[in-house]
Amino acid sequence: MPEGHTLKRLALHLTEAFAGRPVRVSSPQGRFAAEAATIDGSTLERAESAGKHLFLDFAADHLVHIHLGLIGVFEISTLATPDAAPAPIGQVRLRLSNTQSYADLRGATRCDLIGSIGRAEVVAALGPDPLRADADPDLAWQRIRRSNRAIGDLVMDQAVLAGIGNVYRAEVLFRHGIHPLRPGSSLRAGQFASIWADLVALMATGVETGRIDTVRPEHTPEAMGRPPRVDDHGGEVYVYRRNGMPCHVCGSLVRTGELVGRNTFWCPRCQPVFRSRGRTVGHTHGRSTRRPT
DNA sequence: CCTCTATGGCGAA
DNA sequence: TCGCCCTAGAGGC
Repeated sequence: MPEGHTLKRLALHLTEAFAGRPVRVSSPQGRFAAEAATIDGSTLERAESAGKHLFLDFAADHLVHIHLGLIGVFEISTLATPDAAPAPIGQVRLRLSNTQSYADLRGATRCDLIGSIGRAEVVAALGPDPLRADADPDLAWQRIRRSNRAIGDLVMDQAVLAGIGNVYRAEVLFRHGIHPLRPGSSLRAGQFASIWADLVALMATGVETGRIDTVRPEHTPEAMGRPPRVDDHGGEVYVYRRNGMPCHVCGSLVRTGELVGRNTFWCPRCQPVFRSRGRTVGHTHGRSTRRPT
């Protein structure tokens, strides 16, 4: 579930459940045991996110740096009976607990104990994050406009823009009619400004709802009289994992293809092929027939 | 039951 | 480019 909105939502909920009081910290699985012992019983000052990174800010400059990766889960539970946290199930790398709540971390790519300098290094390597009020979108634009890499690649490069993952990438490019293989240098400033504003709004909604919904009001299941999406993602989207299915806007079959190691999705009519010096980019790219299982 | 895929990204080769 | 992290849901048998 982890794009930037998931991490920000997690930071808010962890702050709510644990901040301002001493926290029991343990590593039932053992891989974080020594670090957990160092901070066990100290006060959590806050939890915060930057892009897809999560920081648990404990007293005395101890910070837990977490990255969920693709399969990581950090689940917060409220106890029905105070002080009755259940035995951990599965590989729990990190458990936070107090009298009322506990939170279990599983499957994370990264879980390290660092200091505020370490956090500054992580944050410095990230591009502007649409979920942070202090973000400067021009830093991203200056890189995009000078790059010949595909916009579908740039938009998901965390050093260019922080927090965007494979769903928001496919969806935001669809919403702006931009083919994912267009070079960054082919975009106009106004197009990027619109994309940025859209990401700010879409991701803020994602923080509130905990899901990724990108369809405009006229394309919801209710408005179109179509069945709602039924898969593990839940959100209503235009193209993500909809290859071979008709576009909600024009009816063309949504296509998929690999872009720097990840599947991406687009509508061949709503996101027209970019033409440059008589060459056609992306024309032969993509499969409308193969569907994910 | 098994196998596959996935909203990431790191480090080894 | 690949393995890993080792979760979770879907689909096949």
